[in-house]
Amino acid sequence: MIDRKTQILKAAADLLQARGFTSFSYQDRSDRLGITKASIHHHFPSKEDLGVALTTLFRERQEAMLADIDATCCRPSDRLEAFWERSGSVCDDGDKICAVGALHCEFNVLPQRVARGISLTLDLTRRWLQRVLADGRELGEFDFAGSAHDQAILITAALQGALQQARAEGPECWDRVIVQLRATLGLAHRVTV
Amino acid sequence: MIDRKTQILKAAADLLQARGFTSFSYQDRSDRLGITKASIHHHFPSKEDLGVALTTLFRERQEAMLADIDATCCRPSDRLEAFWERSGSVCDDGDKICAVGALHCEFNVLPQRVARGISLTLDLTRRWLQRVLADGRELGEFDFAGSAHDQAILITAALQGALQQARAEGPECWDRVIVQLRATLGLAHRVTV
DNA sequence: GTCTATAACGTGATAGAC
DNA sequence: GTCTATCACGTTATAGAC
Repeated sequence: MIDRKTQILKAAADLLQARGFTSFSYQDRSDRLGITKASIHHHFPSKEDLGVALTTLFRERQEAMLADIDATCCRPSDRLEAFWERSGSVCDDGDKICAVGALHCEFNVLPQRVARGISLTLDLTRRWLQRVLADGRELGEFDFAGSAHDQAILITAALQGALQQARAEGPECWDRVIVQLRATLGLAHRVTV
Repeated sequence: MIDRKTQILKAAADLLQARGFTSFSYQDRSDRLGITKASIHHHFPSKEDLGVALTTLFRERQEAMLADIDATCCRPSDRLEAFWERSGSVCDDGDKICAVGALHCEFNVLPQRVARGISLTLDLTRRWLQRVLADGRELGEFDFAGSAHDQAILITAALQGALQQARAEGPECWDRVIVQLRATLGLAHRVTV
């Protein structure tokens, strides 16, 4: 059996992305894992502690994902395709949205330590995107107006919103956003969804 | 004094956009309005009833906003500018996000009748945007790649995400997204934020 | 580490007087 | 239409046995 603490954390991550921080409970996780609420409190004394651990988990996952893309894809355009293929996979089962978006929507009711942990993940993603966009433009793979900095912010915002719309209205919302982003970057000649 | 029911509904709308459907309570509204919880239950027997009324309110507000833009602005580019100026105004006080986004994030925990009411607002907004984009392109005011249909979806997703990021990280997130959207549409020569 | 039992609190909701 | 009072329930959290 893998580490119980990790097990709890992963179940909490799924529930957070499916229902939100406020709406998932110790009961939900104990049901899912077959242990009692008290046991979870042993690993994470308060919900705030759990929330902080979750923001750390999300940041580590994102760092690992981007590092893996850098390792397996060389061309900026391939990296970008890999990026939104992986980003979109969270909504494949139809009930999850991106972790940053889920936490952003409850920003005003989150414990302060949890709220502070979100921006790190968003920031590293934006920085990675900005670099990929700038590299790709320099290589002639991308052709877009405006700055790579602003384009990176636009893409994170669009993907965050698209995952939410896709869960509520169907996966084609996500698909159309990706198609349009490709068009915006001058990649419209590529195979579309 | 204006209609009490309307008063309750408006307070509920503010609280929903600030904290989310799950996290605002009858207590919150009774505190704010200086009446008791029981009185609110008299106007809206269950929270689901209130939620349904809220989705109707948001749809009516959006219809009124778009109709007003159409009435006061003639050129598509002016309409678009008015659109995101008004859309962005919800985050001016720094604690609200767009209503559709707030409800989307809690989609899995909303009563069914509430969840169903969201898509109407999103749909009418997309259709309005698609028309404005198509008109503006035909008139030579816009120059963008891809279809007006997909561009409209991208814009709604981007604005939804941008409002959430702006509340958490500051209004410049919103500003940068607008600047980049202008650039994407070939409006980069306009005055920027 | 996990359990049973329980505390303390907030929630949505209802009954019934005024 | 608004009030007081109360209910049933779910929540986070804790104490203490094993």
